[in-house]
Amino acid sequence: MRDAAQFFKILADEARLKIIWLLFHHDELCVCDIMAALGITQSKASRHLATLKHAHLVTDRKDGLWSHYALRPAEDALAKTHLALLRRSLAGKVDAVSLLKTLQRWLDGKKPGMACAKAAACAAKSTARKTTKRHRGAA
Amino acid sequence: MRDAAQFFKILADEARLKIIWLLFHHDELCVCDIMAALGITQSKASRHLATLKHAHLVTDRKDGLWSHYALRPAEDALAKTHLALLRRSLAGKVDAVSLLKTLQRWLDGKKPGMACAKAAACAAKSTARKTTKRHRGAA
DNA sequence: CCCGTATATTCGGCTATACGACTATATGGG
DNA sequence: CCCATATAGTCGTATAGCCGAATATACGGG
Repeated sequence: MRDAAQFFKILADEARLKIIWLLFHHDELCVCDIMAALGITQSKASRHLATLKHAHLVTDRKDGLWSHYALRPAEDALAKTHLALLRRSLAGKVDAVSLLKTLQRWLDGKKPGMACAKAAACAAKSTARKTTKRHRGAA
Repeated sequence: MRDAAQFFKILADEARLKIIWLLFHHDELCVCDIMAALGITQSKASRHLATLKHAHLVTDRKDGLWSHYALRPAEDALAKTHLALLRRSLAGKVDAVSLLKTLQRWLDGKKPGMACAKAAACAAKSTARKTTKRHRGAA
């Protein structure tokens, strides 16, 4: 039962729940995607992803400068069933749904060659305006 | 999603998981039952029960000196489904099953009608066989 | 090389939580 | 009353977790 408590401890953080939730719907996400969707610092995103990786809930794949994280199929029965239930539970939450949309907006605005930092600045600008005239507007 | 994280935080403790698990199988348990089954101090048992009560996962009923705790039907959908799944998940765990047995042994030995403290201190020692009634007597 | 970028990790501080020991409260019985 | 009991709450401390800032590492391109 100690491992069960340990497992729930991993879920007992809003940022980690959000990351897991986003990874339910996207095969892979890189750190800057997490940062942008959750609106958190790079340090925070990286640390929580490391926690999830250490708990064997996600895997990471290095591709040049980028690290791509993905959900890892749980080997533990308790983890597997609870994660599946979690996905269903969150699907009914308003903030979970809007979080997915925020991520999608970010992914749409992200151009292949564009640096994440610049894209983040751009996204912040377009969020402030309701007339979303996205990207390519870098000074 | 904040409340979901908060809910998992309640589950993220082995002692609280054990208490919940025992309450799945017994309509009511008093604090000394929890102490005996888990092998923890009174202070610890009481504090964890207070935590569970504050999280609206259990209710308490006062009967003279004794406080009887019981699971409270969850009003939140996430809590309800995850608790149901938790019960099924733990049913397959060896230590969960043996914990139930430990509790049963305690409950059986409690019958003779002695104080909880004495029963815990000298489980094998036979003491005063006064014909006092058990504390569950009608009021 | 040197620089800029993406990510990881470390550092120091802050807060939350868990604990044992102790004390307080309430109750029922001589 | 006074005492024993059952439980709740408090206190001080230890530990664990989270955080932003700073720094380190790794990589790719002039």
